[in-house]
Amino acid sequence: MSPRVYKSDKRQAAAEDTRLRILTAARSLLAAAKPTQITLDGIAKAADVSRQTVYNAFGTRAGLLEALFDGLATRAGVDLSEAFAAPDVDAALRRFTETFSRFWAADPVAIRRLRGMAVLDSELDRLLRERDDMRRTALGSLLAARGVEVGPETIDVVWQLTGFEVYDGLARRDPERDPTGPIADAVSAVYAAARG
Amino acid sequence: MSPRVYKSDKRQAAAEDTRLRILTAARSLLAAAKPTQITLDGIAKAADVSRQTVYNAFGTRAGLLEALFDGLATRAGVDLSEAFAAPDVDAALRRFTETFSRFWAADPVAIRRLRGMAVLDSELDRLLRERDDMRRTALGSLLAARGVEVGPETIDVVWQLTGFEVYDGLARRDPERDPTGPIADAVSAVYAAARG
DNA sequence: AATTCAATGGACAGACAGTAAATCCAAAAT
DNA sequence: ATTTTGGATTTACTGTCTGTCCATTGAATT
Repeated sequence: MSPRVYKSDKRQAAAEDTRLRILTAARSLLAAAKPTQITLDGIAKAADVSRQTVYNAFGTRAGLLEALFDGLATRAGVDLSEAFAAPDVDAALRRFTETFSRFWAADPVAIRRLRGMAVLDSELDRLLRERDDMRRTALGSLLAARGVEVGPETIDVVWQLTGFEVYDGLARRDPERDPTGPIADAVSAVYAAARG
Repeated sequence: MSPRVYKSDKRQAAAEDTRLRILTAARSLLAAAKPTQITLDGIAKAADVSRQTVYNAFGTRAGLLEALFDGLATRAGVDLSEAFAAPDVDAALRRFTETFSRFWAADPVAIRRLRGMAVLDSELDRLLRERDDMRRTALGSLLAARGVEVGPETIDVVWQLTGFEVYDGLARRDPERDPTGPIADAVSAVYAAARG
């Protein structure tokens, strides 16, 4: 009765494929007009998969949302090397702002809804705050690497200025205008004032 | 068979009372630790009232949330007269920032959850954006009354800086520190830079 | 040919929103 | 005093959604 060990390749690939199909279906539903349809049943149908399969793949609704968020983060491929390579602090902050603006702009509706759901889901909330803290840490490093001396409050404000809510708030107010420039200008102004 | 006309006073008062009981119960549940319990049943039990009564008073869950939000807004009694009476623009902006900081600080958890729910409820979303736009309008008037000439992008950024999300983001990061000062400083810096 | 495993379909329990109807009771009108 | 009204309650129902269990299918692997 020694159990055979089955090492897959097609099977694992197929599983990964359905996993991806579910994620993309969930993402498009999340970004769609009707927020009503964001249900496991709806996602499963959109992915042409049984509801049970979603549970097999992600365990729970929260698990799916977390995977979805991770997918958004990695898909956008936030890359701060440009910011770190910038010639001066001002340019670095501008690159930093632009990098995250691109990230937020990639899928604002989905991000907005995910962040909304996080308010009622402490686990998802923890995840999002963790990510936001990473942005704050990166910003701190970016400035520390140049020996910049500004108080933590200043960094915190810049951190918020480059966050999703400010971007989304501005973008929703006037969908024509790209908020990136104004935000970058504000960051610059705040930094300049803090440096004295 | 002429139908009698019933003009109340005790009855209407009693109805208003239960309405208030429901609202305060909902508010405390909304601000409580467990976000799980925010259900019509839970609210009704907390208000010591039957679930039907909640429906009689507010029609629907969304209606209750809207009334709740209106209650928060009027309870806090946002008063911008100080800001409008300030000696100079800088002071005016500082008063403006302080006024809304106080508002956000009054019940941050409840506000956060309401705003989170709005993401999935287009009606509530419309209401919140309306309120946010009022803040933007007030800010515009505050500056226009002094003949200040800055671009709308600058006003928009200040508008976002004085919004709930920035305040809450900073307050959650460090519950010890009051974010009002740093925000006011940032507003000042952004304004100064825009004026040139 | 035997085994495994992803996926399916169906059934079920538990929460929750929302609706409907019968009833109770105190306040208001006659 | 009696009738009428309307707020509130109780009970029960529909419908939706999450989460779980399980028997079964069928293709991939041994």
